[in-house]
Amino acid sequence: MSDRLTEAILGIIRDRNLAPGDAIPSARELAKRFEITTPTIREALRKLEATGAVEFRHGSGTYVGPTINNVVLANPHRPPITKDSVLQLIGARLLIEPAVARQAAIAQAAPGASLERLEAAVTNALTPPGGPAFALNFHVELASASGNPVVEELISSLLKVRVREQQQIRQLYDNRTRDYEEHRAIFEAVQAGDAPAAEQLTREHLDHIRLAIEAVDFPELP
Amino acid sequence: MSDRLTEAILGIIRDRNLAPGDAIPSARELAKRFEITTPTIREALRKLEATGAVEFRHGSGTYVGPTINNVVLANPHRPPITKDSVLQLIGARLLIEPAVARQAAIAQAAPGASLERLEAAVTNALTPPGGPAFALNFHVELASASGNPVVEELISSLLKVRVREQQQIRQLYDNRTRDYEEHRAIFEAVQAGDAPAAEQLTREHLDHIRLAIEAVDFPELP
DNA sequence: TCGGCTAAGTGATTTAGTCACTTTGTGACT
DNA sequence: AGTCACAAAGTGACTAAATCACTTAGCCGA
Repeated sequence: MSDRLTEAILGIIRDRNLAPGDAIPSARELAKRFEITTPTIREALRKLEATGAVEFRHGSGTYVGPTINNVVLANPHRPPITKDSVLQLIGARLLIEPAVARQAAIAQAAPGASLERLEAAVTNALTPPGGPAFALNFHVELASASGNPVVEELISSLLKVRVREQQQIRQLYDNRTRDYEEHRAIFEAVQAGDAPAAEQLTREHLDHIRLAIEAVDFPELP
Repeated sequence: MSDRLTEAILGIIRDRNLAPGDAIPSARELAKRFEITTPTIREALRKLEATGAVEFRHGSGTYVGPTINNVVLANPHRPPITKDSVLQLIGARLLIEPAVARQAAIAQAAPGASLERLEAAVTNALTPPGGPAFALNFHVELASASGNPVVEELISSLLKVRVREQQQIRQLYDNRTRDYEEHRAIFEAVQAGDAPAAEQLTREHLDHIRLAIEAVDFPELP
């Protein structure tokens, strides 16, 4: 069945050392190579698309996706979020991120460690959307600073779940100024290598967010 | 395109309150309902299959999958694991699981909390494969005992990555007796509500695993 | 040099049909 | 009455040959 095909396509990508953004052979060509028809190859490609391993660009081609090397993924087919599910998400982050911040403070001392991106993410929160490097997210960069790419993926995935609705929720309670100050405090603790402070500040920061969400009357989402 | 279809299919599943294991309409019927052709509907179903939202059973039908409500997923299209990637996984678990154990010890006091499954998972490790309830995994059950389903998904996903190869690795270094004893110690700390002990014991347990993996000469995997 | 246009390549989808597998129910046999 | 073999219906798996829609790049003329 088409499971073999997905493996074969991934094999091509690996054999050729293709990186995210590189083009892969067209559907027609793949069909010819594997001696099957295009609908079948498309099914295999769709499976890969669902996990972010490849991307379609209509009229242009098929390309290697950004998350092809991910260990974990945000489920793209999640049900609509509820107040409970958002609180569960925050609860999970509350469990994980303090330890992440602690680790980031420890790893900061390592040779070659750089907190540039983390600092950029702090100031970034105040710049208007669409600005340069707006994609930088403080919590993801913090996880990145911990030095473990799997941890970064985990945090990144938790933040990707239903981004659109979550952004709407943020607009209801979000306090950009407070966020900025708390992010900066965490950043400084990490920079100073003060692991206990980084851990505690992160815990408090997320707890503030949790309380804000709990207080909000949950709106009906479109 | 087929993105609308996946949403529509998920809509059907939700409208009818279908649970994992329930059958969904056949591909032909869905094609008729949406006034499109079967290859197109199959593409949409393949995308859902890739994320575990649906399952195909040849000749029988299509069914709702087990992970349809998951927030995060283990990437089914992962590249072959290496020693480094296994160590990264353990590193991530070392960051997360101690806090999970701590939370489990705290949550244990909550009304309605039950450690039955966790205890079963402890003894389970010694029973031969294929025994009853062999599916219970201590670390997943520990995460479940923390009371946060998202945390359980995270741990479960981390353990699902390339299960087959990981199991082969375990055979090389695994010390079932030591694992059993350490699991039991963690269980008892959780049961006693001793959060610091649960946290510390979990940290030590995972560190033992990490050291064992580091010591092993990594084999060529099939 | 610049702008618009054409043509080739690609993904998106259709149509019509065949093959393979599972399940179920029927009927004959015990 | 009970059980087994077999046939039929329903379903997924895949093929084959086209057509439409979109993107890109290159060409041509102004």
